[in-house]
Amino acid sequence: MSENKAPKLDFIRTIVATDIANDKNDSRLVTRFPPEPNGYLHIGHAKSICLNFGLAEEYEQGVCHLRFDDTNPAKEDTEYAEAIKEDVKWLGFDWGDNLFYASDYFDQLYDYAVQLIEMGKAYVCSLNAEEVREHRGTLTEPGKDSPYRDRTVAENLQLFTAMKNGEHEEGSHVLRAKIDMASPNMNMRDPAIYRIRKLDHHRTGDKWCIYPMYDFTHCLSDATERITHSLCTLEFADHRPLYDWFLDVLQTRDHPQQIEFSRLNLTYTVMSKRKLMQLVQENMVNGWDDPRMLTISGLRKRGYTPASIRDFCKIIGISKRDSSTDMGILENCIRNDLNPIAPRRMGVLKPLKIVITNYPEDQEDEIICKNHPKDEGMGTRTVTFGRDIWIDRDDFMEDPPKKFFRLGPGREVRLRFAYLVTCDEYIKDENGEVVELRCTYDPESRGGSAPDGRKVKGTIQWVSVKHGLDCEVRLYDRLFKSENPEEDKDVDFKENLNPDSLQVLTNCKIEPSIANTKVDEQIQLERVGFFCLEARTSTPDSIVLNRTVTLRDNWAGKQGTKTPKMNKK
RNA sequence: UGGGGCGUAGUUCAACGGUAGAGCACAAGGUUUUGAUCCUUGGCGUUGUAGGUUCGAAUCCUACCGCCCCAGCCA
Repeated sequence: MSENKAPKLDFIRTIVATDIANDKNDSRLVTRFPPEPNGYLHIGHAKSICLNFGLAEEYEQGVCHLRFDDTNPAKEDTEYAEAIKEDVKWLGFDWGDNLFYASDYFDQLYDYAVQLIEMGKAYVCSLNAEEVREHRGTLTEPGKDSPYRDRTVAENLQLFTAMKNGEHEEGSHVLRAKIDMASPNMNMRDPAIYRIRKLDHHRTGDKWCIYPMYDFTHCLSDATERITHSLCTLEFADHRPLYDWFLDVLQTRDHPQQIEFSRLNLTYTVMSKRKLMQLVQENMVNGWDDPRMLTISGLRKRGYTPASIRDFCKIIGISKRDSSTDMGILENCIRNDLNPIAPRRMGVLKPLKIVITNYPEDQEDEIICKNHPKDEGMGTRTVTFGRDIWIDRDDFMEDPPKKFFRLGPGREVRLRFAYLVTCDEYIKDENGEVVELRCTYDPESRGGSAPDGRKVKGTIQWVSVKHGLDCEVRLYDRLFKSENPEEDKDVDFKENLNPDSLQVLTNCKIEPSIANTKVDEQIQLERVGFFCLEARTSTPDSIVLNRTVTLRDNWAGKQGTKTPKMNKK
């Protein structure tokens, strides 16, 4: 933890610190996280959550609201809102009493709209959607005024009321702000502020058939909640003049400051809700919480901890540059978090049987194993050793290179915490595949060190054939095979899906103590990676493990021969 | 070709007029009964380009170049 290091403030924190020092907003600090409940939260939202809630935590007077931006009944649902609350909580943040919905403000927003009309700053436009588009002009040409732009206040009021009362069809009218059709900023060309939608809203039911637009709703919700700093992503920078316009014209008591920062991009994945939704709906993944998804719920299922995600958000920082963060950084964060706290266990993913020929048939050994190599406080456990042992297939090579520190014909290796064994022969089946090793052990090497002091470089994990448990292990890899799946506009991003992103191993062997692992508890399988229980599928009788992340493997990189890992570059 | 935003090591970010730094990545050592962890050490940049102001510029000015965003009755 770098808590004590000189805190380098990002540009937003610098602004906030300055504002507080200058007693702006009476030194209040109120931020908000404003998700639309139309999908699940992902790691990009985590960045925003950590910024908004994190900032509030950094100041004694700081407060962060959770506000649902639920102004579009066609897309939103309570299911999403509930999932979002759970995710924010899980990340470790607390909105206290400050849970709001933009829909809570519908009455007030309606009044504001009426005020705008009365001021002559808004009008009901009866152009259809296509006509509106034609009147809007282009990036380089100014728009044309709507023929309805000069309706009288009385007429506008009457029409708007009729809209509210459901007397008009969807699409027949829209309430627009009267600003400037020639503005170089498209957002200022008389933007729509209310549209007719004869749809039930997940919270207000059938009370409304007109719904306010984002630009109108957001700034006024912020002002109503007395938000001081309204943080959003870069694409809203062009909306800021409009944000300010509404608040200025309506002379709200408070005028929050909108500040934009760049959104998070990660290599080997996609971040847009629309695309994530597509993966879910087309069954390319198993739901929003598929461990390969970079959703909060997916990461949770994968075994990521809230602390690791918060650490990640801290490390990547805040700026206004378009950037793409290496997936390896995220992985590094979870390794760092888990390494000191995850108890070590032994497991074999691809079992290969070895028979220790000079070990008595019915003999057993109770081997004491440390739960953590550096933390004595984590205690020990006992694992039973016997004549028949599983080791990992990858830990044997028929014709190993010199620097292969594991098993090969005539080579000696240490079975972790147990004995030194030497491979005398290997047995192949009719397909030429190695199916069993015959080894001899050094009875004097109990615990793993030789009495004569000879050095044995390699140590491998093992599981007793008699005592080990069967287990299913799910290995996850990056969801996409290309660093930027969206790079080529002519290629559907789904073409870049990694076909091997999920590998299910059903014949794994694990030491019995793993049966006691609890949901939400991470373990490290030594030399393999960090794992957690597959909460939905795993039972004490039929264990299923999810691999959170591999251990770092410098050797694989040097060899260039092993299967690529997510962190390989 | 209108408007807005952004260009600093491989990457993510600092430095806000005074010899360009950090994390991650990378490389080389050491420790190690996990090829993990941990500890040392190392290099990495014509600060997008070209001018200008200044004793001094990543920082200020000018021009140019490149990338991103905006023409939903989405957020």
